[in-house]
This record gives sequence, structure tokens and C-alpha cells, in this order.
Amino acid sequence: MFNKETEYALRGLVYVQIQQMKGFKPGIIEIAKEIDAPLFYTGKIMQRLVKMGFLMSTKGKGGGFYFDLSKPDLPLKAVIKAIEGPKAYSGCGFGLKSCDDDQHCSLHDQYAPIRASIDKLVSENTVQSLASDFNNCDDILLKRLID
Amino acid sequence: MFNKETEYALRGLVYVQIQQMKGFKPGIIEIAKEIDAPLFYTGKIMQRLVKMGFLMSTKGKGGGFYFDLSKPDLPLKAVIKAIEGPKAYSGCGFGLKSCDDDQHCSLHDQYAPIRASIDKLVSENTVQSLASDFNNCDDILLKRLID
DNA sequence: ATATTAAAAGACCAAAAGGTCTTTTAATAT
DNA sequence: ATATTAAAAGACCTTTTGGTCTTTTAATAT
Repeated sequence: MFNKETEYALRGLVYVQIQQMKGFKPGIIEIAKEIDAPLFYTGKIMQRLVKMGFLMSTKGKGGGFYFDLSKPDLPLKAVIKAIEGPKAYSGCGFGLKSCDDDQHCSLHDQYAPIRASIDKLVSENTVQSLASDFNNCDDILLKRLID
Repeated sequence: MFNKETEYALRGLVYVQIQQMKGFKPGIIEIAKEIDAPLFYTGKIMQRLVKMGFLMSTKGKGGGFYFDLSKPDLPLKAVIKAIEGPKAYSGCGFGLKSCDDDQHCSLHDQYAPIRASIDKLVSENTVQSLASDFNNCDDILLKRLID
């Protein structure tokens, strides 16, 4: 559905949030291991997320990644759009353009509600809500789901 | 939503069907032009579709692509699965595996109906039904939608 | 101060997707 | 027969995505 970078980013963000709720501030090595993603690639992605302002980090001893708690919850949609661009999961899915225009192709009316559902899903779910869900279920749920 | 090859394949198939309903048997040059896809890439894709048994072709003068009318209608799903593999549009979309298992992530229940809707869409719509729809609307609707 | 730790920066590499072009094969009209 | 036409085959190239690794910078504990 989404590309690898987006997947790793979402998993990484959720993992940081889970750890932060427990009072920890994880580093790249731990994050990559726990979300089952390539070490250096994960590092690169987490750095990009910091640059984009989605989370914060500190260098050196005791350093790692963490969220600014004063900020509002982060919807998945914001992350997806930042990484994949504004047209992620838009388009009618069949290469026929103009599905947003007044011109409708025969797939348009069928796909429109699907796109709306996806939009709702990624708008209503946030990194924080997912972290709470995973955390409530089981300490190692995230890890096991990824295996 | 789907990759370029799938898009061009679907558009090419629908175009061939539209022309066949008019008694024509289009070639690669015409197809590529009308579906607004790269000439040689379109050729390669159409050849693959023939090899996979989705349509037929003849070489030489008066040659081109056409459907075996004795075959049943071709659902979009068959084409999508043949090109993108059986896992196209499956997975919960967030990189969390095991969404089909008894283990559910918190996104699973929300994504399941979306996946089902997509599955319904690509199962019920066929190359033939789309060709009829486009044809009924306007001779050049396909072309214009693609511009 | 300095040694240690961990993120930041960025060069580099591999695989896949997307796309181009030439040569070969087969059909058909003359 | 043969010239012409158009698909088949396949070599090759470009861009994007995914991934690796080294060097630099900054924070902190001693």
C-alpha cells in the first residue's frame, strides 16, 4: 500500500512513542532492531523525520529520539503526505486522470468512497493512538506483529 | 494505487476491446498513442499480456491485438494479480504483517473493509464492462480522460 | 579538558521500475 | 517468390527506491 520508507517511518514513530510513554528515549540501534528495519536506513529515515519536524532528537550520551509533548497528536496522514507527496493513494487507481474533475470515468463513483475511507483511516489514527493500542495489548506486540 | 505497467496494461486492454467492438484490430503504434503511453514500453507490455494469455495477436499485414471472444470477460483483478503478484493491495498498508492472521493490529479492523471494497471493485469490473462504459459515453472519452 | 556516546551528514551501492531501441520472426498482399 | 508489414524477442539504458557505510558534529559524564 505505502512504500518502505513510509512503513519504516510509521513503525519507528510508533515505537518511539511507546518507549516515551514508558520514560525511555530510544536510539537508532534499538529502534531499527525493534521495528525489524535495516539499521542505517532507519537512521536516515529518523533523521529525515526530525528535519521535517515530526519528532526531536539529542546527540551524545543518553541521546535518542523523542516527541515534543506540547505538540498535538500526529495523524498518520501527515507522515504519509510528507514522505510520499500530496497525491498518495489519490487518483482512481487505474491510471485514468481527471477523476477529481467534473469528468467522471466509470470507476470514479466506485473508487471515491474507497479513497474517502482511506483518508478517514489515516486522518483519525495517530502515532499516539496506535502506540496506546499496541501498548495496551502486549509489551511485545509490535515486535511480534512485524516478525 | 497500482504501478505504471498495470495502468498501461489496463488502458491498453480496454482500448483493444473498444476497437474490437467497432470491428478493428489495433496495433502497438495506435494503442500507445491512444492510451498516451510510451510506444516501446506499451509494445513490451502488450506482448507480455499475450504471453500470459489475456489477449491474442497476429503478426504481419493487418496484424494487431484482439480478444478471443469465446473466453469469458476479463476482471481487472486477474490482470492486476498477474502483473503485481498475489499480494497487490493486500497487507494492512502500514507494514505491519500478520493482518490476515488471528493476531490483529489496531488498524486491521479498519482496513479490512477497505481491502474488501477494492477487491469487489476489481472483481466486478472487467475490461469488457469498462470498454462498454467508455464507448457509451463518448468516442474519444478514453483519450480525453488520459490527457 | 577529554573520552565517550549517539545523532547528523553525506558519499556510495544495489535492485527494481520504467523506458528505449534494434534485430528477428511470422503473416499477408502482390 | 518476395516485398512489406507488424508483432516478438531481447539487449540496453535511466530513474527511483531501498539500503550501506564512513566521517563529522554535538551532547554528556568523568
